[in-house]
Amino acid sequence: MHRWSQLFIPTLREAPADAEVASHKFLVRAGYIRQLAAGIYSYLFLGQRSFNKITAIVRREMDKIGQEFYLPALHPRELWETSGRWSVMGDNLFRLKDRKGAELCLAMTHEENMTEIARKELRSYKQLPQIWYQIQSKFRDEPRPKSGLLRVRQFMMKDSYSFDIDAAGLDVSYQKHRDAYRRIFDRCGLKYLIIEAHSGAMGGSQSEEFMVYTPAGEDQVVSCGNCKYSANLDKATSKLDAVQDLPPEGDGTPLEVHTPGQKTIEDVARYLGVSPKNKIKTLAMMIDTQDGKTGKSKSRAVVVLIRGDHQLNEAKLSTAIAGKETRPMQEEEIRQLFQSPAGFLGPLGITWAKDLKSEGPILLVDKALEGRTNLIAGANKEDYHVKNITPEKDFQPTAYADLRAIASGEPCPNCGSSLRMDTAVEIGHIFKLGYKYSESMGARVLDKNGKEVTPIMGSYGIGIERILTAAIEQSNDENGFWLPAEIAPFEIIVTPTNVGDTKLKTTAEDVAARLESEGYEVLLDDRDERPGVKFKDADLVGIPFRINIGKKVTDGTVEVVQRSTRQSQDVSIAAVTEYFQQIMDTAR
RNA sequence: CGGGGCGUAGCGCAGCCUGGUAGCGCACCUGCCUUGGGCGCAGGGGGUCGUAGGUUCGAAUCCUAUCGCCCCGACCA
Repeated sequence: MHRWSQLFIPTLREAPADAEVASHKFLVRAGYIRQLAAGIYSYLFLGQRSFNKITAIVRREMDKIGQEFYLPALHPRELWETSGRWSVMGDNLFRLKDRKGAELCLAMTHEENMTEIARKELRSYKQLPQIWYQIQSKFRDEPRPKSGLLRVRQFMMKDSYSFDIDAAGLDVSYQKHRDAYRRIFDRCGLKYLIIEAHSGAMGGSQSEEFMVYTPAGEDQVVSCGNCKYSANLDKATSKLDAVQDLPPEGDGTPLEVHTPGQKTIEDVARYLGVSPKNKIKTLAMMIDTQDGKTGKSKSRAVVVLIRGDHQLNEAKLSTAIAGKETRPMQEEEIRQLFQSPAGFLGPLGITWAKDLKSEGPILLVDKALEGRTNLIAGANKEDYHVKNITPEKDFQPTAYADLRAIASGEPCPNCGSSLRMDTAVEIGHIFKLGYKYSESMGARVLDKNGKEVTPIMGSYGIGIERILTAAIEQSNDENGFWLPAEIAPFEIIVTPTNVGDTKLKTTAEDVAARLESEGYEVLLDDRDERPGVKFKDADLVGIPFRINIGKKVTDGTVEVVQRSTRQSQDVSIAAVTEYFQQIMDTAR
């Protein structure tokens, strides 16, 4: 029997001043967690109980489709060099040295570790498919930990990896995960949606994210109210209305115009009396890369053209250039490439790389500019712009790509209805990795014909803390929060209003004991506190049901209060267990 | 990393500008009282004022450096 008076549940009347989001405030106030350092938390009794229940659900569902491993958190540098991620991951990877000076890191995911096992052990197509998973701590040296458990440097992740002989097999493994994830999040009582996702820096093709709407989130989700279209902002597209091109001026060849002091798109458009839609916005970026052997850093220019009224989405840019990171060009670099100060940049007069593999500066052009004519851009000359610019005629792009960020209200790409944008938090991600790791790390199996083939992989993650955090964000009020019974630290709290009253005390003991013997997780608040204190605490700590043991025991009844609705129901003491047997089914 | 803010008792804060015995509320301990929404009365314990250096007869307060934490922008479960 769990008795509050014997337990460590340090509830707080006030939240720490630095807690911003609801889940952070309540996790601290309810005594679930305490902070150790930025983005590093200790999970106390209630928090750990809740996490245990979440991981139990995850494990139960994952065991239906895969096999659980336990892998090291500490990895040698060499392992991460086989995939190239030792350098790619930059400062996000925690690095350390052992006493001999050998370099190690704290794993942020386990693709390398799992693929290494596959490489060494898998020999034949007969051993495929395989789905291997694990639930354990990941470490990421986040540039900015924030929002309590939402973005931290050490966190629990369920990650799994599938190995298949071919794409059709991967489809099956992917679908198995999709189904398992739906069962997991359903059982955790979350309202979520599945959206098309940006595949990220890790490469891969199909990718979906499981998202929970909350203002505390960090992702922008685009969705259509009419059809089922929904996507991460980093992936979302829209059906744009056609734009009227300008008529050519003069002989239709590029024509310089004097635009003194007109630097921004709006300035120039107003000055020339045209819409920003007929302008080209020129963004100058740089890719910095480090040579793995010499350690020398090299930079390469990437110039992006988008429609004057559009915004660049950097994740899309990153996808277009194979996951590389970019930074804005510095004034000096701009002058060097364009021979012009910023504010008057354009694509003319520069020899652009023929394709991404060729030498030279890269010119990426947003698809919204494909087929347009007579546009206006900077002249690469202070105080001048150029009219009559037509892509492919007047300059040769390195490539076209979808680069722009869509805005809310634009037409849905499927049905044309207005798109909306909401903030959300990502709780799970599934995606088809493809051959990235199996290829680079040299995993090979023999197929039916005795021919060597590379297995195709999938990678799938769930953030354990984020399940709890999202659940709290979804269900809280000014007094605290409530969790679904499936993931709450306890299902029922029994609250005798006065433990000085022997009758109340023994009734509470009796009710709690009977519920517990029926398999319910019960917390008995046997503290010698005033009822108000106990009610406030009960409301705070996330337990979905409370049983008040008060004056009504003389009539043989107690009150059952549902935290979420605050509705209370008198139930006869003798029938309490039966009552819960009925309502728990619906609550679960 | 760029920008902003904060470090004083477990939590929330005042004191700093204008240097002179470190304070308030909550929490905690003891006693009494009270018992359906953080009750009341009385007494009590607890603080290297983030750290280091400097100025000064004297520093929480002024100066310098440094560390930590939070928030806003680029990354992800």
